[in-house]
This record gives sequence, structure tokens and C-alpha cells, in this order.
Amino acid sequence: MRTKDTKKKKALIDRRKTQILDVASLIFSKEGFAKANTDEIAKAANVGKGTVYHYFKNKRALFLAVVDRGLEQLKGAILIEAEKTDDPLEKIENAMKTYLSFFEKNKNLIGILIHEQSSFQKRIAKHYFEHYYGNVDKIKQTFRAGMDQDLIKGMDIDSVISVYTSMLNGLIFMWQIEGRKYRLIDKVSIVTKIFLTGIIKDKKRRKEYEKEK
Amino acid sequence: MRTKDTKKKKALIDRRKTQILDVASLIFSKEGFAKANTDEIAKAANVGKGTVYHYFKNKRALFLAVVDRGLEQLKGAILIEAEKTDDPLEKIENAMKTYLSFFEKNKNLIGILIHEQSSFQKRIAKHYFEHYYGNVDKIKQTFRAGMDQDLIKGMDIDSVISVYTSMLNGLIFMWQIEGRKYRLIDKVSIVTKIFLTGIIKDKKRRKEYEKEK
Amino acid sequence: MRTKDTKKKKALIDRRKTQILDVASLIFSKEGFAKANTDEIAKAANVGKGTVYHYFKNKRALFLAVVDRGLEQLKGAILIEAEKTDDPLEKIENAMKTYLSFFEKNKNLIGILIHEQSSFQKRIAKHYFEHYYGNVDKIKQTFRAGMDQDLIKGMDIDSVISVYTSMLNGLIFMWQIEGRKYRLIDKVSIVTKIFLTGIIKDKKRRKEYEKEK
Amino acid sequence: MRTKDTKKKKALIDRRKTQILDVASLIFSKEGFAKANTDEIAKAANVGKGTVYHYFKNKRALFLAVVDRGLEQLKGAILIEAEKTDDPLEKIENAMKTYLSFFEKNKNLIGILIHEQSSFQKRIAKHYFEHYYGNVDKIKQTFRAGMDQDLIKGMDIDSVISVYTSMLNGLIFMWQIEGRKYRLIDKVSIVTKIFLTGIIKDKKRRKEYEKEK
DNA sequence: CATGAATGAGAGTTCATTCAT
DNA sequence: GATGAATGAACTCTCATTCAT
Repeated sequence: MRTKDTKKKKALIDRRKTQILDVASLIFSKEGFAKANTDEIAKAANVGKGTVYHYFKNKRALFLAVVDRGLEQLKGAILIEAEKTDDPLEKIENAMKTYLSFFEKNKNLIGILIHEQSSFQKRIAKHYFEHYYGNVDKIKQTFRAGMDQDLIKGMDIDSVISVYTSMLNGLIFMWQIEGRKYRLIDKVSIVTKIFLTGIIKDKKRRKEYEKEK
Repeated sequence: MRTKDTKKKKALIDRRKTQILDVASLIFSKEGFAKANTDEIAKAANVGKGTVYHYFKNKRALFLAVVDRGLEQLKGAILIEAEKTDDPLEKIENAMKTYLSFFEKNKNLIGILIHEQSSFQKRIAKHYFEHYYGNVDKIKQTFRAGMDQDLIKGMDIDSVISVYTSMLNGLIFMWQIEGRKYRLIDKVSIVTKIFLTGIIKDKKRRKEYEKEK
Repeated sequence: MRTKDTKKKKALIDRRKTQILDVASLIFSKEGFAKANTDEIAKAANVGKGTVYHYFKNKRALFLAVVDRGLEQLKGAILIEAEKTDDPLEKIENAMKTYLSFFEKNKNLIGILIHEQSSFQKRIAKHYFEHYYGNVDKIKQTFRAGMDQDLIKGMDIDSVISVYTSMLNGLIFMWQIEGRKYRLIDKVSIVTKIFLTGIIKDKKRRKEYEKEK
Repeated sequence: MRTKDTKKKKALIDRRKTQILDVASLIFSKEGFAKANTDEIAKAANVGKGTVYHYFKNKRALFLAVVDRGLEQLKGAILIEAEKTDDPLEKIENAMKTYLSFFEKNKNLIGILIHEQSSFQKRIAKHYFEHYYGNVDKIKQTFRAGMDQDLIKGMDIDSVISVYTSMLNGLIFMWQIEGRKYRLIDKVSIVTKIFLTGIIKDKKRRKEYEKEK
């Protein structure tokens, strides 16, 4: 009996926490940390202001809980994508798809991550990279495998990954500031094509640029 | 005499405005609009708080003046880059260089543009694109010329430009959130290489991805 | 059977009440009424917050219960001291000892009585004097007896008692604000000596001050 | 001109500070630190809430400013009393008078000092004793002189002073909690008489108590 | 013109009290 | 009866903006 009750209670508490986090996520995303206001969050979550403080020490803690949950979900999403293929090029394409569709599904997280690059820079950047680069390791292996198999040009791996990451985050960033008017996932094919094969058609010119250090 | 005095006065006023804008730019970039505080700005600009309000109607107006000045400078920078070559591929590379080095020189602007994608989204996005796409028109012509000369693959131009823009902004964004620890301009060569020629080495695989719609 | 159960229950309730009052006494003494916090009291008493409210209508009622219990104990203590001697001077010394050692044993009460001289002034002062002056009547009789027996100088009794009371309460007050670093009871001998015989040695000067109205 | 203006401004600022301190002193005395509320203080001082915070960092700082000013005044008062006589016994009586009439004039300070013996115990006790014991040194010398001149019985000086201090503070304390219904200064003669000559009339009994260790 | 003291709406946070379980 | 999650009034403190000097 007792166990059941306790379980029920815990579930209820978890639901309440989730409820607050969901709302907070939306509001922080829309307003940014500083402008977002606890009263509004409480009201939108249909709880009293005190309840928010019952579950989270203060506004900052609530915010970080939102961020942490988001990053945890990102990690989960990318891990699930797992190994559906052995081909390095296909892996690269799949990773792109996963990353973009995650953020398409978790719109709020974008606003939050973009917004708070200063106030919480260290905190967030650290967590972001902890979570993300756990996966980047795998990406690295993929690129390396591609090079070993002579599928991919020999280049400095970190530089390539840096371009790869920038491109993805840039796509998300632009999507966000342009008002999310299109489907992010639709960009995958053109991005893949350009990232993998470039835009040059002329063979001579391509060679020229490929040689260039 | 009078004219001279008036001129002097105007110059003084302009200097003061510039002085305030410079400081405000730095502080808005570091703190974001909401957290930045007028007292701090006034103090850092070595003027009284009232003076700030003398030159700018309110905090919002000051902020937008900072943004507008920044975007105006961006426009200027890119226009100056001008027409140093006729080759479309070189033009593309040069535009990259100009864009990245502008933001490397105007670090504050990055923080401001990134920060305020929500509160001032419409205002800023509008201005940004007005200024920027003035230039994008030229980029468009460049890409088109490249295609006409069979240097560049036939693709949807807007899509290509979207990837191009995302890549550049993504590079700047990552540079910012990673703490601006390297020279942004150093990325130009690898980015150019990948954007122009892709990462694939294997011919068969390249063909395959080039055909893919 | 029923009676036994009811008795047990009552005993339990009393134990719980005592438990809460003990903890509350300590906390009110340390923090004062306004700063003391019910959550802390409940936790320290090992009961739920609701339980505190079950036994005491509200914070104020709990506080007054603490005070009342303290004053009741003071009354008890002084009554017990009883009549161990007939000599007025010895009685005066004994009353001092009793009073000081009571507060030495009931440290919390001091903090509470000192703290709340404003918010609860009337309530507490009334109770304090009701309880205390019940005894003061006896003190009065003692002084009168002393005067009647020509042991004590003829003076206005209320004034003498007022000095007597002030001295004792002053000792307790100073002991408290100095951090209770010594044994309060150790002051009895010097206080008695001074109160009974004064500090003057020189006979002429003493006479002079004794005559002075 | 400038100097004059600056002076005027400073005077104005000082007046404003005094104005706030006066009101705060009254309210802290009546309500205690925790219950006193900044809004009320601001309103009573006829200034905006922000103004209070303009002059004092926070509630605590305001409170301590009130205390410090009070203690500073106490020091001043006692120093002024100065050396109006050379006779040790008269000095002792004069010091009493000064001390009691100071607190009679500075009623608010009593409430404040009594109230906050816990929250600010260390801070206040330290300041109080710094200021007060500056004077206690003089008291000590007076007692010592009295003993050297064989006017005062040979006793442990610190103990005597402790009784002396307790008696005075006790008088003030009782005056306060009894509602300040009489003139504090009227107690001086009876207190002096008892402190100097004791209450015993009977010679034999006096000897007995004087011998007692 | 330039200043910064003054202001009060509004923000974050606390906590006595209630009440469903 | 016992509990502690939920609540919102009330409190401290901040800061954009105004205005007398």
C-alpha cells in the first residue's frame, strides 16, 4: 500500500516538474532568461508562484534544469540513431538528419541555447559540449573510417568537423531567426550534396581548389 | 564665426554620441539587452545618466541605434570589398573573407545579433536582411554567372545561397560561443575548399551524390 | 480499556505538544518571532508542518504558548523556593538565587522575553507581571518585615523593589548579550553584598548619602 | 560658486540621510528589524522607496547606520559630561545621570539595542562595547581612585562595574518594557543611595554581610 | 546642456497557512 | 490524525526614466 502511494506521489511530483519545465522551456525560449518572468511561468503552468519555487531553488536553477533536460534529450536522440549503416558517407548524412530533426522537434531548446551564450556561457557550453562531443567522438571515427577507405579526402579531421558542426548549427540558427518558416529537414539533401561534393562543376577548377592548401 | 561654432558643436555632439554607442555596443554585447543597465553604460561612457537620455529617447532606442550602426557598417564593409576580380569562384571566396573579417573586427555586433533574436527579432531581422540582402543580390548574380559559365553545378540558387549563408553565420556563431579563441579568418581556406569541392574523394561515390536529387 | 486508550492518547498528545514547544522555545529564542520559521520548527521537532498547526492555531499562538509555559515555570520555581528561613535578609538573598538560577536553566526564555518587548509587549508584560508580581507581593512583605525589624532602612518600598528587580533583570540581560560566558549564579554574592551594604567604606560619606533624600 | 553649490548639495544629502535615519530609528525601535518594512520607512520619511536604497545599500545597512549613529551619540554624550568634579562618588553619581538621561532622550535606541541582541549580536555588542567601554575605562579609574582614597570598599573592580552596568541597563530595560511611564532620571537618587550605601540599617548585620566573601 | 538624485512599477523570493490525501 | 505540496500575499531590492538644479 505504502509503496504504491509513494510511487503515485512520486509520479505526481514528476508530472508537476515536467509541467513546469515544459512551460518554462517555452517561455525562456521566447523571452530569454532575463526577460522571462517567474510569475508568467507559474501562471502558464497553472501553478502558484510558490510551487515553482517548491520545485526549483530559484529562477536560475529552473533555467538550468530546462537546459539540462534539453541537452539530455539531445544526447538520447543522437544515441538512438545508432548504427543503421556501415557506410561512412551514409552515416554522415544520417547524423545530419538526426541533429536537424531533433532541433526541429525541440524548437524551444534552440532559442535557449542561442540566447544565453553570455550569462551562462560557461555552464551551458560545458554541458553542451560534454553531451555533444560524446557523439562527436563517433563522428570523428566515421570521418576517419571514410578517409581510411579512401572515400574522403585527407584533411585535418578537426577542421572538417568544425565546418560540419558550423554548417549544421548555422542552418538551425538561420532557421530560427528567419522565423522557422520552412521544414528544417528539407535542407538535408542540398546540404549533404554540397558538403560531400561541393558546388564546382568544372573539373580543372575543382582540381585547382582541391590542391590549394 | 557662428558657422564654425555650430560645426564644432555638431562635431562634439557626434563625438559624444559615438562615445556612448561604443560603450553601449560593448555592454549590450556582453550582457544582452535586458541585463544591460543604463547606469553602467553612462558610467562607462563617462557621461551622466541624463546625457544618455538626452541623446537617445530610451534604452530601446539606444539599443536599436547600436544595431543600426553595426549593420550600416556591415553594409559599408561589404560594398568596399567591391569588384576586385571577375571570376565567380574568387568572388565567392572574397565575399567569405570580407564577411568573416568584418565580424572578427566587430565582435560586439555578434553578441548583439545573436542575443536579441526574439525581443527585437522582427526589427533586427528586417534590418539585417535589408542590409545584407542588398549584397545577397550581388552574390546571387555571382552564382548565376558561375552557372552560366558552367563553373558551378546547376542547382536552385536560393538553396545554395542559404547553405552558404548558414555556413558563414554558423562559423561566426561557433566562434562566439567557443569563446573566440582562434582567428576566424583562418577558417576561410578549409571552408572554401569544402564548399567548392566537397569532402568526397572517391569518384563513383561523388557521382552518386551529385546525381541524387 | 477505553479509558486506558484515551489516557494513552492524551499522554501522547501531551508529549508531542511538549516536543514542539521545546523546539519552538529554542528557535524563537535564537531567531525572534518574526525571523523564526515554522518549517524549521516542524523539521526540528520531527513532525510535519501540518501537525504544528494541528496543535497550535498559528505561529502567534505557538509563540504565546511558549511564553506562557515559560512564565508558568518561573512562577512554579519561585513558589517552590518557599520559606526556608524567616530572616528577611536571607530571604532576599534566596529569592535572588532562585530567580537567577531559574533563568540560567531556562536560557531560551530570556531571548524570548527580551526579543519581543514590542510586538507582544502588552500581552507578555501583562503575563510576566501577573506571574512575577504574584511573588513580588511576598518580596514586598519581606522588605516590610525587614523594615519593621529595623534591619532595613526606611525607604519607599516600591522604589526599593524596582531597583532590586532592575538589578536582577539587568544581570540577566547583560549575561545574555555578553554571550552567557560565565555562570550567572556566581554573581549572587557580589550583588547581595552591594545591594545590602553598598560600596562605600568611609563612614562620613556614607552618612551623607544615607541622609540625602 | 561651485564650492558653494557642492556644499549646498552635500548639506541637502546629509539632511535627507538624517531624515531617513530618524524615521528608520523610530520604526526599527517599534517593530524590530525583521518586522520593520522598507516601504513603511520610505513612506514615513516622505521619500520614494528607491531613495532609501539610494542612500543605504540595503535594509541591513540602514539598520546598522541607525545603530552606529545612536552609539556615536552615546559616546558623545558621555564624553561631554566630562570632568565636572574630582570626587569619585560624585563622579559615579554623575555618570549614572548622564547614562540614564541619554537613553531617556534617545528612546528609540533602547528598543533597537534590546531587540537585536541575536541577529546582530556580534556586530552590535562589538560596537556597543567599543563605544561604551571607552568610557568604562574612566569609570574604572574612578572606582580605583575611590578605593585608593579609602572611600570605597576594596572589591574586585570588574565585578563592581559589572553590577553597576547591569543595574543601569536593568533600569533602562524595565523602563522600556513597563512602557516608559515615569521619568527615568527620577530613579537616580534611590539607585545612588542603594548602590553606595546598601539597604541594611542594622550595624551587626551589615558587618556580617560585608565580611562575607 | 549636463547631471544624478528621486521615483515607483515590477521583479525574484519567502513563508504562514491551508487542505487533499 | 499526520503530512507536506500548494498557494499567494507580502517583502526586499532593482532599474528605466524623469526633472529640478
